[in-house]
Amino acid sequence: MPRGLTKRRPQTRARLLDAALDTFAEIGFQGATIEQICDRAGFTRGAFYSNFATKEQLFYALFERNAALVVERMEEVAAQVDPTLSWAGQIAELTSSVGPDERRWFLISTEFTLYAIRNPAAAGVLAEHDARLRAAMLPILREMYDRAGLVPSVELDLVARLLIAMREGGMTQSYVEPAEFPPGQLERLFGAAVLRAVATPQS
Amino acid sequence: MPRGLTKRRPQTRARLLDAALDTFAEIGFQGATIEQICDRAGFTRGAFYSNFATKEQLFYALFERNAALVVERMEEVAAQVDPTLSWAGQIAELTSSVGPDERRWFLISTEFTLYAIRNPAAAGVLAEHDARLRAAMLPILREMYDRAGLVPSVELDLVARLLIAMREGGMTQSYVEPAEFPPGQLERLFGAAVLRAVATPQS
DNA sequence: CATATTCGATACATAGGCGTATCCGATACG
DNA sequence: CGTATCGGATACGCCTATGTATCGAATATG
Repeated sequence: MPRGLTKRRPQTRARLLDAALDTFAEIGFQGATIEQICDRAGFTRGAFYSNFATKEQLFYALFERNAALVVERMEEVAAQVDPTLSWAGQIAELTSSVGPDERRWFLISTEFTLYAIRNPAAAGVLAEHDARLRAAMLPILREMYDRAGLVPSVELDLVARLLIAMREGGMTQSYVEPAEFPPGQLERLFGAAVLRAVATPQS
Repeated sequence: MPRGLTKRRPQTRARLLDAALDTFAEIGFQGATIEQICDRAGFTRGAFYSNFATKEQLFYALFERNAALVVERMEEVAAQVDPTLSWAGQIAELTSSVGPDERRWFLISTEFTLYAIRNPAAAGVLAEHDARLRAAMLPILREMYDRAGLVPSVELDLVARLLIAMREGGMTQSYVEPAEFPPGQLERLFGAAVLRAVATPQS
């Protein structure tokens, strides 16, 4: 008479989330079918309805799982970046921290952003994860400015916002014109210069 | 025995495109139904199938019509910007040029971008329109640098890319957190600084 | 004004996705 | 090892979107 969950349940959930990552990236959230996701995961729709009520819930769960991973990785990388590197080098380390799932994650997080703009509830979730990501960047940013003898001319959180905006905008262009700009190039190109643009010498 | 088109045909097309703008912005491209669009336009699906073969074609047509409008407006504004304004002021003028449809257009162009990343054919269309938009910005950027006695340290086209990247990234954050950042604020905040970041004094 | 053609409305057939109810194998637990 | 719950598979009915074929009204042309 156990009331808890079984050990295989989290496994199925994980497989469904993995399959959703692939499927949403390939076909899009709205376009993807619950059955397509289950097929890819090697289940029938029975498994889905036993774990999620709607495709939206799966979307939320997928976003939250992977967004949390991104924040974790950012925290690790921020703690490990070699502070004697050039600014461009440090920025490169930071922006490479999102990992090898890059393209799929870019597609899905962008689609979740659109979803969030249309759904206030999702917007709250997204805003919180973004805030966590910026918070994870703060220590390294502070150290970079300190070591360079510079003082940011706006709040560090706003600097983080700028970096993220630039990174997302740059990745968009990279993925639309992959021949022109391999992913990551634009961000490295501008990251360091932009940081310097919002700083003045220490008095 | 005329083989041409009727005068009401472009009108229906326009009404369908207008309805598609609203519907796609509200529900999303993949989520929207052909019938929803026709309803909003005051037609039945018969009108749709008489004008377009697929929803994708309608999407292309909508994107191309409005993207062309954006380029036109950018050309006008770039020619009218008061060159004696501060950089921040001039940037504000430029970035405000996309007009009052802003939010709907942001949603739709972002969704078209996702579509383009998954469909090379659409990527070509998008890349061309982006190139036109950047070209429309070049004269005003050149003049801004000249008047300030600065020389951009990278190609002007790349400066335009940076501005666009920052603008899109900033707008994303604005629309996700509209209470925090009214649309346009982030771009104005950083635009001028960013331009300065990729420039050195004239020798 | 007459007629030919275009264009949008209507009607129909089809397919595919969805949600639920039920069943049976797997798993926890005494 | 036996039993009770869990978890995924199966099967069913429903509904909605789609595309086409046809019809009739609007419109161009002589």
